[in-house]
Amino acid sequence: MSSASPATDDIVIAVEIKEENVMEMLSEAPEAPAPPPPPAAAPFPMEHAGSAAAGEEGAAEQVLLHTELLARNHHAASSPSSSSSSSSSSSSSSQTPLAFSPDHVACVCEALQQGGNLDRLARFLWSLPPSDLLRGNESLMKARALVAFHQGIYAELYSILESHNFDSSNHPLLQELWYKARYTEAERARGRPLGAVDKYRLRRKYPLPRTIWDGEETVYCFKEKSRNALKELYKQNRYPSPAEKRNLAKITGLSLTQVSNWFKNRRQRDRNPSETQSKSESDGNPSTEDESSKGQEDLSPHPLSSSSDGVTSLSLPGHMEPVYMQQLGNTKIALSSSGVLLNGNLVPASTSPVFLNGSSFLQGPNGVILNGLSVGTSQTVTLNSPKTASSIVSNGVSITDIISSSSEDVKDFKLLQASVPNATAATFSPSNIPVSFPGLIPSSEVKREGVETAASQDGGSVVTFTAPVQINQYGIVQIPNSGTNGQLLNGSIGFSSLQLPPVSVAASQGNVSVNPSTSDGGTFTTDSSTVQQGKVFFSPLAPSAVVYTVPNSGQAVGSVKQEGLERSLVFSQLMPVSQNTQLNVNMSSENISSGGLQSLASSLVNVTPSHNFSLTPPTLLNAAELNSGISESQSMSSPVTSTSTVISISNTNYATLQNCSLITSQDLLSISTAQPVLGEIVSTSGDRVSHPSAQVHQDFGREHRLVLQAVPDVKENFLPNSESKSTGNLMMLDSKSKYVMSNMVDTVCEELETDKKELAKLQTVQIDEDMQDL
DNA sequence: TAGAATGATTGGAG
DNA sequence: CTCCAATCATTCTA
Repeated sequence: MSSASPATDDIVIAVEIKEENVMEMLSEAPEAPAPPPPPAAAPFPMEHAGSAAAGEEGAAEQVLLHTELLARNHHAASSPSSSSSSSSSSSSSSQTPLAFSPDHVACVCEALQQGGNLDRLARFLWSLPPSDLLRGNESLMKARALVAFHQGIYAELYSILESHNFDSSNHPLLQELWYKARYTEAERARGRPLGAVDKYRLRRKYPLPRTIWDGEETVYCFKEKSRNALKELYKQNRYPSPAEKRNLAKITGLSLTQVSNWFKNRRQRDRNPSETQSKSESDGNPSTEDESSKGQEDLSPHPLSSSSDGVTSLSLPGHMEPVYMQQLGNTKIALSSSGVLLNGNLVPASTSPVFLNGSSFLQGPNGVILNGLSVGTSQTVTLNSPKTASSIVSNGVSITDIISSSSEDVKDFKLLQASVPNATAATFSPSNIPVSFPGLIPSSEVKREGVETAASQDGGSVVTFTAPVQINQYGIVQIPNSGTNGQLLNGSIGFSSLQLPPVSVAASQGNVSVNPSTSDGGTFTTDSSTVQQGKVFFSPLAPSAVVYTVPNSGQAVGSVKQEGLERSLVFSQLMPVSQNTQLNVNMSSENISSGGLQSLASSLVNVTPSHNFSLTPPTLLNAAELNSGISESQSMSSPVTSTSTVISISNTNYATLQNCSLITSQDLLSISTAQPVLGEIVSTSGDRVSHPSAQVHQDFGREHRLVLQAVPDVKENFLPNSESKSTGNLMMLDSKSKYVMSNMVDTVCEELETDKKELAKLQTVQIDEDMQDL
């Protein structure tokens, strides 16, 4: 920020603003009864405020200043004679250390600085004794820097700035001093004023010392992640609504103005034929541009219609679930409706995919609910020839149905797959590639760094996530791992020696792949009973599944909390579901044709840009089996290996991924509500206990569930809503039948990323430890 | 260092 | 207020 702002001509200007405050400081600083406000200004006459050097008046000034100080500080308490006896200069001054405490000196320095009286400040500094007490004083150092700048002694200025760690509150001013001095020097050397580029080069050449800079990058350009999010939305809708802009702003961390400017500029530059820049961004695929722009005319929200980079229209066979393409950086990943994508890993899932994204996006069996976009089934996914590609099974993970549709996308996808190191075939997440879900409006992003381990209680595996777990812009939980070493638990690719015992009962064995990812406090729990922060527990799936029902209307087995959160999807209750139990999720939504959303649908849990965090339900359920319990409305033409995933999302402090439950052949999906996990091992029942989920967990303690829980450290700006609303409930279903991810857990990430490496190390250690324990 | 890319600003129009 | 066009400012790159 600071670097982005053009340098102002007069540094002092900023300082002068607070002159009133300075006076307050002067009056407050002394513990002794402060003199009345008017006198406060009196002791520091401004007559010498001019540029003239102190000259011979210096000594007198010093005496005056000291006397003034003493008079102020000691007021009537101290004897006037003793104070006045400090006749001159440093020698005598050194005798009055008691009179000039560092605080007092700092007070005077601040006053003079903020008053802009640098000449007087210089004289005051010059009169001070070289006291150790004073030497390290922040205000004094700042004053010295100001004086050095004012006097043009830049070498000293640099020395001061580099030698003392200044408080962050002083950074802006001192940074400006630093740059301004550099500019001035360069201007003098060149004999001409500097242009913007010249200044930029100087800034690059003379980066701020860490003593006055927190090291945080001042980025002029938006982050790639933000830009991708903007692009994605732009492809779908060149004219986002204010709500969408706000949503996007929240997701990207940009201001609303920036988002608006971005769209404005983008439209302008796309409009302008002379500028070819748009071409480059559009992947050189003009058709895409046309398509997007064309689509924009009819409908403002255009989810998933574009085939350009990132957004791909996928074909959906008649009754098939929609397939979503996800872009990971340059690659696209198709998220099949029937699959669960975890960290880029697709897992065959139940018939109807459920997408829970930050923006409250849920995909019903027949429709897509995009909260931000409010996309109904009709608008939604363009389903082309739904030809699901031949299933690919890697490492036990069936990719079938994952990739379908447009050949380009499929190709990319395959390429991606092939490129995955370590032969983690199941993992489709290229490392370090930003994930974007076209057409989805992200609402939250969660990034967590730290070590998170998942362990199966029954001696299963321990998984550590070192990479930040995040819910990406689109609300998809990302659990990037720090390295290329994606590993699958229960799969051939192992997490070191950790492997989940083959739990799968169903035809397609689900694999759980958990790659190390950096996440700091993520908590994953196997079941309700065990929650340990930073750890993920994977327990074998039991034959019985828990179905989480969100009975919006009527059918509810449990009460559904519907809080009108704009983007919240609340699954308030977990329902124990016996075998063959149907999962009914009724939604009164106009968007969903069936009127019922079977939450059996597979869920997209994550997509990690970089890595492989894939969770595959150990057990996969046949579509047929699943369908049996499903309402008729959901016509499932093709057998689909089903998997359910649960995503829970955070509340104010953290986002919880809970119960990614798996479905056994008989079971459905369980989505348990998130439960707060605070650091230590906590029973899942947590404080927000009223939540039934805890009970549900109890009931199904033996069941094999995957519970992902965590997501602490949510940036406050990203989690506006969850706070007061549903503490215990992470997801809510709004009245319009939209599943919205409420308050997702939004990002925290960026700050954390810096520590990835360290976290990776910790992860390794953690893994080892956990393994030993096991 | 020039030029491209990109974010921000300004002024007019609706 | 948003949109647009023009333009400026900054950043990046060859």
